[in-house]
Amino acid sequence: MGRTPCCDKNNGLKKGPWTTEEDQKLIHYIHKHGYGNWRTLPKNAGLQRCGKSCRLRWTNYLRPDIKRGRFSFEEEETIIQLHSILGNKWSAIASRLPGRTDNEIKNYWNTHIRKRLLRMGIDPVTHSPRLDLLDLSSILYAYGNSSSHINNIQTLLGIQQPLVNPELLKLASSLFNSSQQQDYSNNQPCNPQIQSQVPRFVQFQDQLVPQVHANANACATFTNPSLPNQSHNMFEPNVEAYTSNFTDLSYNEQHSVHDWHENGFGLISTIAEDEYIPQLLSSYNNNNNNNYGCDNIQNLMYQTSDNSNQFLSTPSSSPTPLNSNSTEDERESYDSCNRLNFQMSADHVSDANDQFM
DNA sequence: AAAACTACCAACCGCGCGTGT
DNA sequence: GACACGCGCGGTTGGTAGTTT
Repeated sequence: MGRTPCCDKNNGLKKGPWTTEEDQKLIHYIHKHGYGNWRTLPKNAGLQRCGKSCRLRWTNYLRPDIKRGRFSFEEEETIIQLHSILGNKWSAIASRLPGRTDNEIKNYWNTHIRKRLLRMGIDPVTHSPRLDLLDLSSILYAYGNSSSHINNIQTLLGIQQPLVNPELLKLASSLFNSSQQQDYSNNQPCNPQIQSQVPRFVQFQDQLVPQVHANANACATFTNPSLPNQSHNMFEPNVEAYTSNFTDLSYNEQHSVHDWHENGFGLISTIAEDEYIPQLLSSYNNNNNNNYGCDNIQNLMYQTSDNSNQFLSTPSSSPTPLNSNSTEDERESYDSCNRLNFQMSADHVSDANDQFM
């Protein structure tokens, strides 16, 4: 295919940032003649630019209907939702966000949302939890589920001191063991492709909490308000296990579950920044609609001797290190987390509960 | 105050698709 | 069917402003 290049690099065409004079020329020409043939436009407009550059400048910057300024909550939410459906189809996403360009959305995604999702432990490509960060279930499975094996786990993790709350591990272990005995063959997930990806719910201290299980198959629907007839599975099929909230029993001795919810579990990590840990701060959005937030993929907590809550972590497989020292993003992560709610199918939630009880 | 670092975003680049000849 | 062309898309780069050390 011998296509002639749009911009001959040796014909003296200008590159780089546009001057106001060039902008005025382009605007004036388009106002007068409209934009039809980008290839001939620069010559007719008296611009030493290639047509491609002119088109880009117009569509991404000079167009009169461009909306400038910070993305609103609603826009950000829409972007995340649409991205989970469309992937990196920036133009398709942009077409649903009036006044925003694909380039702008792409930049915003890469500089804000993507980092935030990573920090929350969500894979920004698949929109699924990054279980490579915390594969507790496999650890438990490998080491059995009796409390005697908890020490082995600690040994495995190189923990000299009893940092892991034994009660917590017992709970996790028992939950996992319990779920192992379930036969899920009769369940019909809303989408067979997303089996084994979503936490089932268990009744714990009068609260619905996601059950720790590697083969949970409750259905999560992701409701997009801008697309009223669409629901989307938040999770993609490449997730094998899913570790959910745990209740730190010793913590609950001092704090009611209600407090736990209200205070977002107090998940403030004291872990070093160079250890990538998703920091999902909010509590369950556990109301009667069975909503639950992105915090379902919270980290397993353990307690240090000074009673500060910390996390068990496993090395990240992510190629992107998260040396987060951003103040704004971290502050926003909490809000985003809460905004990332999606709904659990009530049927599957109740089904999951029935199985556990 | 200056250097180093980080975040942001406009612009560039290469490729693929659709269409016309 | 082969080719040329125009256009749009997604990934990447590089300049700059802001922040931290």
